[in-house]
Amino acid sequence: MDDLTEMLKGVLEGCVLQILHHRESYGYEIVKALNQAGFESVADGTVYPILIRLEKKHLVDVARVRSEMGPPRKVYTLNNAGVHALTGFWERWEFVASRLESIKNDKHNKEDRDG
Amino acid sequence: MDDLTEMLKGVLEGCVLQILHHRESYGYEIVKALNQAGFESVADGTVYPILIRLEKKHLVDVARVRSEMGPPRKVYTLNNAGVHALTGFWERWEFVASRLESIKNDKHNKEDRDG
DNA sequence: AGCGGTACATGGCAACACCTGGTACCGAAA
DNA sequence: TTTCGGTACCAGGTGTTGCCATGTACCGCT
Repeated sequence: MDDLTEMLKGVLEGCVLQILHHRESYGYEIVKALNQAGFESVADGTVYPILIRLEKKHLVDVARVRSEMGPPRKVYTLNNAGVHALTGFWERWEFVASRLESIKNDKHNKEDRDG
Repeated sequence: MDDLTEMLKGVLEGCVLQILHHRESYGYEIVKALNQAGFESVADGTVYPILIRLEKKHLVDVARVRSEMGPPRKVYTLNNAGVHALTGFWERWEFVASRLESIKNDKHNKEDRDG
């Protein structure tokens, strides 16, 4: 698949929100979840800034958790504001997606302006 | 509707491509077409740079056409490369949209990793 | 001459995904 | 002990993009 960079703008953050709504998680695992979900090109250098952003916006709660398999993890949990933001994200997504679909189907009458 | 800015990144250009595939057009008219298609917040300052970009990428042909209703128009026509780009755009869109839908439905089994 | 609608262009801004490189913890192998 | 690889996180800089404000210019009407 070609470069999805621009089309992922504003979308990846929503994906992370949704993943965290599914269950609490941490950066490294989220990257793999995204890759597994079909976004194979998404690297860790993309996800960590998103998590920092979510934290700054107070959409997630954070906890340091010791791990058996390496350094401690930063486990993120979606809070109420996060759930609210997730709802808004899906509303925006459906808004854009529906307009895109109607533009794609392109049945919008050109007679409107001509006659 | 909230701010769609980020979600429109990489999408508006495709919309313009599709509008031009529908029929040749010019900036001022394209802005109104987008507004009419539901993207009411899109201003002319957004569309003209897109058209310049399309021209630089050689996806459109341009012709100056005198108008009865004001200054001359720059009428853009989608060429073969443009049609090709449009196809690629819709492929990327459907790719992203399908992944988004499956993330949204969220039925992806969490048992996969646990055991 | 002045006004408003049509039509295009530019310059600066903010947000985002991406890339590179770096830090650090840990267990196993050398 | 040192080295290696896997886990886990972070920071800095880059390029693309949409947005806003502003400016220019053509034209018909008053």
